[in-house]
Amino acid sequence: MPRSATTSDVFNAIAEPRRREILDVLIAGEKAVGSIVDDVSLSQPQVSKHLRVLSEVGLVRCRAEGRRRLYSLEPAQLRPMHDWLAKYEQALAERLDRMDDYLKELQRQGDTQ
Amino acid sequence: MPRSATTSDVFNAIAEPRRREILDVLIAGEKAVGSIVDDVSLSQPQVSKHLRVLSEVGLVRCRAEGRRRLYSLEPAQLRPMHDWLAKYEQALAERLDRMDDYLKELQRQGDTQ
DNA sequence: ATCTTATATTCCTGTATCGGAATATGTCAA
DNA sequence: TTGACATATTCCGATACAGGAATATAAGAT
Repeated sequence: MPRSATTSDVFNAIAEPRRREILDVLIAGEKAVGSIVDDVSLSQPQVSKHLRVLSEVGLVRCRAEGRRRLYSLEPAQLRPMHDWLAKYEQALAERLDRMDDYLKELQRQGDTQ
Repeated sequence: MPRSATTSDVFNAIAEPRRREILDVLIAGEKAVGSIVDDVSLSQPQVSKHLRVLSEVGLVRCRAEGRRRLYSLEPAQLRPMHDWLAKYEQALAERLDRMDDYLKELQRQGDTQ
């Protein structure tokens, strides 16, 4: 069995650095494909292909204006990543809390002796 | 040129669902390989291989105890993801703010007419 | 020493992918 | 209609990977 498809979920879609770069460029707002090509150092076909992947996982939206296609972010789709990450931040925080408790306990014992 | 190596960065390492599953299991705390194998439905060699990848990107740490190897989370390494995500949450928030301003402007115009 | 337990590594194969080049599609202009 | 411009798609080749099976390493236990 090979690697998960790049379009299988948001995690796989953004694993590719070039696609993260494209998303970064779109933070500024809606952009045409040609404009994206100017910003990142990739050929136009490559940019179109990456945009296709991003589109399939819902991370970007596309709107036609004449012969140009304007792409924009759909940051709500990053929610699964955010939620997944949140679990670890909580775990990390709890671990730090326990460490803090432990240090306080050590200190308390030190005070009473 | 093929896909980025799974060990090239945290993004690629956690693209694999099985590796996320393993990390999820480790939230509860340090665990031996055999314990992880019991929790996820993967063979022991597969778990060891995935742990190797996670270890190479620094997401887990390993400690030997007798013939067992105890793995634990290193959630600080998720920071790059967190920082990358934060940009989009900010972008999303600003977009919502602009939307809010726009709606208020519409409402104001409605009031004065 | 031998056997069992715990984990890691190697070999194998099918498959999805990235980038390049070429080409197709579609839209505006004259 | 013909041509220029903007974007998408297809074909290609090389590469890395996930899982299975088998094996290697290493540490108790008897």
